[in-house]
Formats: sequence, structure tokens, C-alpha cells
Amino acid sequence: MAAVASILHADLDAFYASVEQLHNPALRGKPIAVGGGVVLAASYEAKAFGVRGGMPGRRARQLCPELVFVSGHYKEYQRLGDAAIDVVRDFTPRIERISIDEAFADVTGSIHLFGAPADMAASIRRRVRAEVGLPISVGVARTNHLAKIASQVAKPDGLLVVDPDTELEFLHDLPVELMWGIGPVTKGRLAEVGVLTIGQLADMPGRSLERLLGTAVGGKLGALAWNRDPRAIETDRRAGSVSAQSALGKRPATDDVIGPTLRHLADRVATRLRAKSRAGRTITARVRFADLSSITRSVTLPAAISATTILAEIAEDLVAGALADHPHEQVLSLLAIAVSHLEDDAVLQLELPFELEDEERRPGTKKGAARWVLDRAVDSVRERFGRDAVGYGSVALDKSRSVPDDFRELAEKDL
DNA sequence: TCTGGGGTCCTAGGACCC
DNA sequence: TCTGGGGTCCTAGGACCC
Repeated sequence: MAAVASILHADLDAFYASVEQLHNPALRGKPIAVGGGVVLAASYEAKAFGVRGGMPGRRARQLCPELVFVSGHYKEYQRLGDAAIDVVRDFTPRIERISIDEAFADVTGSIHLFGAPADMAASIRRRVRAEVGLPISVGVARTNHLAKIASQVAKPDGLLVVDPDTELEFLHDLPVELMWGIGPVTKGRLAEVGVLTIGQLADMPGRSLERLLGTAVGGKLGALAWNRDPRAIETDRRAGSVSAQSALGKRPATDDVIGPTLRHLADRVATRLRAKSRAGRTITARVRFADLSSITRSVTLPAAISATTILAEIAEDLVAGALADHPHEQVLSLLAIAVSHLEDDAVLQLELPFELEDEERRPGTKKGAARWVLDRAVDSVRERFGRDAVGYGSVALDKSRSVPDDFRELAEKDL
């Protein structure tokens, strides 16, 4: 019965870029970026020039003229990411995987088997380097939040253990943006009142903090700054929503752009739902305009759906409504569809009778069920012959702009 | 030199019910 | 006629994470 929890946070360093450098020795030691139009990941050599993920490729090339762009090997990312996390899993089943390259592990119950958490962390780093070939940083601490911060401070290719006796000393000298939940906006708001370090944040009266940032954010950050982290490892999280989006560059807000794009997005989302026997009640459509401002419209149905065509029709209605509210916007830069309020057992849900307000355009039970059967048939053909074997009409997406499907899959969470 | 894609959580107002 | 209070759901938007 250990009195204190021991949490590890393991985080592969510059993951995609490291995989490319592993497979192609000519890239080692060089500034490289995975991606093209947009930088999906940068090597540490590139980060030294200020290149960051999410940055437009053109901007990255300005910052670093000798930057080498490489296209991604996404299947490899999935395989090696899994392999690295599996090494961590050898030390405990109490794993919460945050993303493809990052996981928390609660090793409190493993100490009697493997020794001190710091030794486990060192073993993990050695084994991931030897067996997977990649550098991984590990933070060790009493709480999730502290372990996560420790791994960030340890990077690249480092190990940092936060001694339970010196947690606040460690925490309070660090810049506020290392905390979970502090992004550019919150960092800016804090900077305006002269708060740059976690220690300064901790010294703010709770009430001023909540006035500045809102009760939830302010309260949470205040607690974290004093090292009160309520968060425990969650070993089996399931996604609460599914979504798909397409950046469009600049396209006119016309039916020939909107229709095919929404059908494509609806297909992606609905196929994923059906593959996991799930369905959702709330449908949200997002429209982003040329100036990057965006609006959303949503509707909650009396029963959950997972049929492609119904989802596409509802999304089209939502987008039409959104555009009607903004008659002066003529140019679109992105469309997105999300389904939330997810429920299990799509088959049963879809057989429940439900009626939508406009029966003419939004078929209810019988047609809905028939469409679901058709969608399942399409799904099974695709399973055998590939995604492109059969489609829902023409998809007039600008392929040069869009991101490979393999990459999209990396970000998908388990439904 | 206006930026990709998939997610989570929170807020605030209004509708509706008891 | 006007007065309460609490709870839940829905919608739209915003900040943040990887």
C-alpha cells in the first residue's frame, strides 16, 4: 500500500520527424519538416529555427531556408507509436494514452515488481531507444500534471523526476504556459497583469484569478499552481464525438462546392460510427469564412443516427441555415461535420421509430433503416476492396490541398 | 505572405418542467 | 396578478490539447 502515487508521463520526441530520421540516415542532424503546405511536425534541428507544427510551409521555409520537407509515412507512425507505448505497458496496465506519441502510466502498484519509478522510467527510455529506435522523454512525479510538466522540461531525450518534497519549488519557477490548459489567450491575459511564472499565478488571490479567467479555468489553474491535481489516470476513455473537416482554400459558397464536400464529410463520419456500432443524436455543422471567422449550427434529434445520406442531408440544412444568417459572406474556407451525444448499438437505435419535423425532406424510420442497410453494404464492399471502391457521388475536393487519409486516421480516437 | 485535422471541456442564455 | 427557486436540456461560441 503505497502512500503516494507514482505517475509516469512518456512522450516521444518530435515523433514524426524522428521516425523519418530513423528510416533515412541522410536526414539525421538536419532540420526537417514532415508535410508540405502545412508543417505537421518538425525535427529539433528545425525547431531551433523557430519552425513549429501547424505552421504554413512557406513560413517555415522563410525561417529555415535549408529546411528539408519530407512526406509522411503514417502507417509507420502508428506502428512505432504503438510499439513505444507497449513498452510502457510492460510495466503496468494502468495506462492512459493521450495521443499517438504520448501516455500516462500509473506505476504505483508496480513498484514491488520493478523497483523505483525512476528506475522504471530509465528502463523504458533504454528499451524504446533499443527496440523501437526512437528517443522518448519521461517525467516522473506524484501527479499527472506534474509528470507531464516534468517530461516537457526533460525534453529532448531526457528523464526528470520531481521529488515529492520539492514539488512547489520545481513548479513555481516555470513559465505559466507549461501548465495544462494555458494556451495563447490565457497566457496573454495573465501577462497583462504581470503574471509570467506559475509561482506568480499561485500568488494571485483566487477571486482575482476567477474574475480574470472565469470560475472554471481560474479555479482549475489556481489549484494546479498549488499542486492540487484532482485528475486520475483513466484507462479506458472513449470518444464522445466524431468529426471530419475539410479546408477549402477559398471557394464560393455555392451548392456545387457545399454539396459534394458535405457528402464526403458525412461519409467519413458515418462510416466510422457504423464501424464501431455507434450512432449520435446531435449533429453540428461548422462553416468557416474567408477571414477565418467561423460559425456553427447544430440540431439534436430524438434518436441517434449513423446513416451517411441522412447525416449529409441534415448537414446541408444546417449549413444552408448558417449561410442564410450571414448573407454577405460569399467565400468559404472550411466545412466541418461533427456528431456527438453518441450511443451504443446503432442497430437497435435505428429501428426505433422517430420522426423529424419536415418529413418530406428528412425521411423517418423506414427510409432511414433502408439507407442504413445500403450504407452497411457499401461498408462491406470497402472492407474488401478499399475505401475508393465505391462512393457517394462525385467528391470534388481539391486533392492537392487535402491531407492524406492515413494522416487523418492518426488523430482519430477510439469511438 | 491568414493556418490541417480530430478531439475535450466550459460558459451563458433560453426553453421547459416541477 | 405577480411572485419563487431548482434542475435539465439545447444551442452557439470559445479556449485548449495533440
